[in-house]
Amino acid sequence: MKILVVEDSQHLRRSLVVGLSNLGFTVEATGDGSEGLNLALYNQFDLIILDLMLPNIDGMTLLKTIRQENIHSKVIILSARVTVDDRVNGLLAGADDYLVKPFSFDELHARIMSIQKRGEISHFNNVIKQNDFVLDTQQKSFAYQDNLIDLTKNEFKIIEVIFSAKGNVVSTSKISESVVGHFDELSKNSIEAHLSSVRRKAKQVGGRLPVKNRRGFGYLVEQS
Amino acid sequence: MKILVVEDSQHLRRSLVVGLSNLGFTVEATGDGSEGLNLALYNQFDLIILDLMLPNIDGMTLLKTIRQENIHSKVIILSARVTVDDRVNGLLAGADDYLVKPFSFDELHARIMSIQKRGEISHFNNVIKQNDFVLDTQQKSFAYQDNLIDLTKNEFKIIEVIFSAKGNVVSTSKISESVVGHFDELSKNSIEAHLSSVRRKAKQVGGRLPVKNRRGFGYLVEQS
DNA sequence: CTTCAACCACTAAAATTTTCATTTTTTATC
DNA sequence: GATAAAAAATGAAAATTTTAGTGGTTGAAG
Repeated sequence: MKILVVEDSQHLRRSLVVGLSNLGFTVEATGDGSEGLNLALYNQFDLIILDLMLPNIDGMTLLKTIRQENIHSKVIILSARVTVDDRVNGLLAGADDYLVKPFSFDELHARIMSIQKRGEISHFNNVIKQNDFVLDTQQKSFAYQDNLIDLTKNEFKIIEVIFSAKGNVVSTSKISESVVGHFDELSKNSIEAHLSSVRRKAKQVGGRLPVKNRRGFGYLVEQS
Repeated sequence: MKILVVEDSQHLRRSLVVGLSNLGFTVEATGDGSEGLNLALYNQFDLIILDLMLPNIDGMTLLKTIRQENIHSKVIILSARVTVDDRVNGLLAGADDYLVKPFSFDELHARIMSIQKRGEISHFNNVIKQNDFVLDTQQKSFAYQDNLIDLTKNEFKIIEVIFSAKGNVVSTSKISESVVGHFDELSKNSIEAHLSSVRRKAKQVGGRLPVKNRRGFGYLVEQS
């Protein structure tokens, strides 16, 4: 599940990113309203955690705008304001829930789970299927036709980034960044070795890993 | 050398962080003026790369404020503005150099090197000394009385974060974050094993690693 | 002052990642 | 098509990281 955090305070934002990441969610974050709006418009987030007080564009405007643009990401509003009116306005503007600051992380977690259960419109994508392979980014499991394939951490991350691209080419530098961040680098050869290892593991359970190479560009899943 | 990047545009900011990190600098970044001001005031940056157009507090105000507060970090201004007046104002307000957007990364690199050479007031701290141990964060080397000690990547990062704290306690979670980021975790046991390994290596060249444990809190360098 | 439990240090072994060398595949060109 | 050059895949060794287990220290409670 992809979550966008739009929160002014650096400290809270950071805490949310760390906490939510640890719960297995994919998280992006920004402290700026207009940056948040852009991210929300051009990516498909399952959930947006939205502060109302933001630089450049305030949260309520952001929310109204994305709803106008037919973005159906779930939205949880965070705010220091407490009036009933605000809550009503927020819900009218298309929010799914409302949390008054300060709040505990567990409280937020509970709300997320509750929204996740309700789950009507939005399709929460923590499971990626390609041919007969199933990657569960929440459970960190990988399987071929009900045969579990045991992947190491880096192997998993590489498959995750390639599978997530759903048919688009992912460059080795992009893969490297996803696996070790931008301070480190994973060599091309190392990525190849990992892929080679995953292919071998897939073959052991009778499958053929649907990851192809685009010479000079990177890797992609081959749709069948 | 510690660099702070205060730049509104997410894209440019990211490029700068990646580029400068790759050159071996320690980089922090923010897109917000007031956040930048706080960071500049409460950390000792060797260099601040400063955009003038910022949300909340504009770059010029930030610069004037930190100079009033006797912060002597070097400052390179980035700006889309081009008038001579602006340059003069910037330099008067205490900037060390001025770069007009768009600029190439190499150009910025050259200015940084030039400032680094001039280096009068600010003491560029890419070398951390503790007792007879010398850690060079630029060259990624570690030595005891001229004996080079060969550290692996994680060993180096652990020593770096502990040495950088200059006597303050660093928690294992902080160490973990510095080494593998907040998406991953380095277990306490693993950190201990690495430290143990570094201690052994230090002993091999006749030194005693000045890293002590504060039971329940973390590690610190023991000043002697 | 003693005891106990929690915490830490260390070692060795296991697991993972990375590198190196070699083979295979792909693509461009004749 | 044949051939050569470049890129990718592979297998195996080397290096690094992580885990598990053991023994030692510390500090709090009785």
